[in-house]
Amino acid sequence: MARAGLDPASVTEAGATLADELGLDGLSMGLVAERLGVKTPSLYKHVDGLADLTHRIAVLSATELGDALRDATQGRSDTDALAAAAQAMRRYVKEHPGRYAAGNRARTTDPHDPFVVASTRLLDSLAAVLRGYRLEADQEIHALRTLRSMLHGFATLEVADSFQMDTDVDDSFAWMIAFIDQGLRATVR
Amino acid sequence: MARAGLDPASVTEAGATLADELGLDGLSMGLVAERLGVKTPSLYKHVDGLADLTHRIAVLSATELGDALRDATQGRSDTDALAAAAQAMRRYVKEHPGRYAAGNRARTTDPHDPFVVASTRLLDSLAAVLRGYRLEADQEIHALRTLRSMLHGFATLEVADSFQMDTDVDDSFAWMIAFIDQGLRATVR
DNA sequence: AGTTTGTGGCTAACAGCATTAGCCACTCTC
DNA sequence: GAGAGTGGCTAATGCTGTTAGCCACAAACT
Repeated sequence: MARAGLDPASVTEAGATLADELGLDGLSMGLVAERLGVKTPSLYKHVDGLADLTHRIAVLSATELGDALRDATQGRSDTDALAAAAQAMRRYVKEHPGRYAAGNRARTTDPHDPFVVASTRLLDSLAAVLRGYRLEADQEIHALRTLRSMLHGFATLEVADSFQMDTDVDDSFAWMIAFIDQGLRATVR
Repeated sequence: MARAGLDPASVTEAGATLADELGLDGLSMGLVAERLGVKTPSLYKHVDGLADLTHRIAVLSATELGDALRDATQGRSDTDALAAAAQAMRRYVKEHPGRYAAGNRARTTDPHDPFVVASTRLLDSLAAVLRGYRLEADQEIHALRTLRSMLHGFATLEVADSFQMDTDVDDSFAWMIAFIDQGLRATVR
C-alpha cells in the first residue's frame, strides 16, 4: 500500500474541517479516515482515539483564535481594538464552529497541557484590549470575564441559530460592542 | 412482568436527571433504562429514540427555566428584577447543566414545536425585565440579545470550568450584572 | 365473571462506531 | 543490499441505538 503521508497534524486538520462541516457531534473516526483516503484503524498510528483527536482540535482552535485576536488588535487601541477583537472572535466561531466547540468541551487538569497554554495566550489578547481602558487592577478580571462571556455567548447563540426574530444580527452585535465600550469608559477608575 | 408505570414524562425526567449528573454526552438509552429498572427497548414505547428524548429534555429545560425566571422577577423591577433574573438563570444552569445543554442543542424548523413555545416564553421573561429600563423600541431587541448573550455566556463558561484564576466567580457575576444595569440606565432614550 | 383488546414490558437480532491485535510491505538507514 | 522500524491493512471485539416480534397483564365490555 502506498503511504498516505499522514501525521498527527494532518489528521487533526482533517478532523477539524470535518467538525466544522458537520458539527462536533458529527465527527467520527470513520469519516476522518475516509476523507484522508485511509481505513479507520490507520488513524490510531497518529492519534490516540477520538477523545485525543477532539482534544487536539481544541488546541488547534485555541491557537488559531489566539492568533486571530492578536492579528486583529495589532496596531489598534481602545474602541478600535475592542471592535476588531470582537469581530475577529465572532468570525472565527462562525467559520469554525466545530473547532470552537471542541475548545469549549476541553477539560484539563494538567497545567502543562498545550490547551492551557493556548487558551492563556488567547485570554491575554483579550486582556490587552481591556488595558486600553485603564481600569482599576482588581476590576480587570471582572471586566475580562464579562467581555468574554458576552462574546462567547453571542457567538455560540448565533451559530446555534438561537436568535429568533429577523432583526439584523450584525446590528445587534455592533450595538453590544458599543454597549460594552461605553460601559468600560464609564467604569470608575 | 409487573408494569413499571412509565410514560414519556417520567422517561424524560429520568433522562434529564442523568444528563445533569453525567453531562449531556454521557446520556444513553441504556443508563436511562437502568435507572428506571427496565430494559433498554422498553423505552421506545414512550420515547422515539435518543434524539427524541434529548429534544424532550430541551423542552423541559426551556419550560423550567422560563418558570424560574418568572418566579424570580415576580414583584421586582429594574435593577432588582435584573439581578434576580440573572441569578435565577445562573443557578438553573449550574444545577441543571445537562438539561440546559439539551436546550442549546435543540434545532427546530417547525414553529409549532413546543420547544419554540417554551423558549419564546423564556425570552419574554427576559424582555419584561428590560422593559423597566424604558429603552427605545428599536433598541430593545439589541439589549435583549446582549443580556442573553452575557448570561448564557457566563453560565456556560462557568459550568464548563473555563474560568481560570481563583478570583471569586460570584464577584465577577455581580460585577457583570452591575455593569449591564448601569449600561442600560445610561442608554439614551 | 369471562372475554377481549390494547398496551407495555421482554428477548433476540442487527447495524454502526470505536478500538485493539496482529500482519505485512514499504522506506529509510547503514 | 540487508535490516529495522513505521504505517498502512484485515479481522475481530464490545458497546450503543434501534427494530421485530412475542407475551402477559390490565382495563373495558358483554
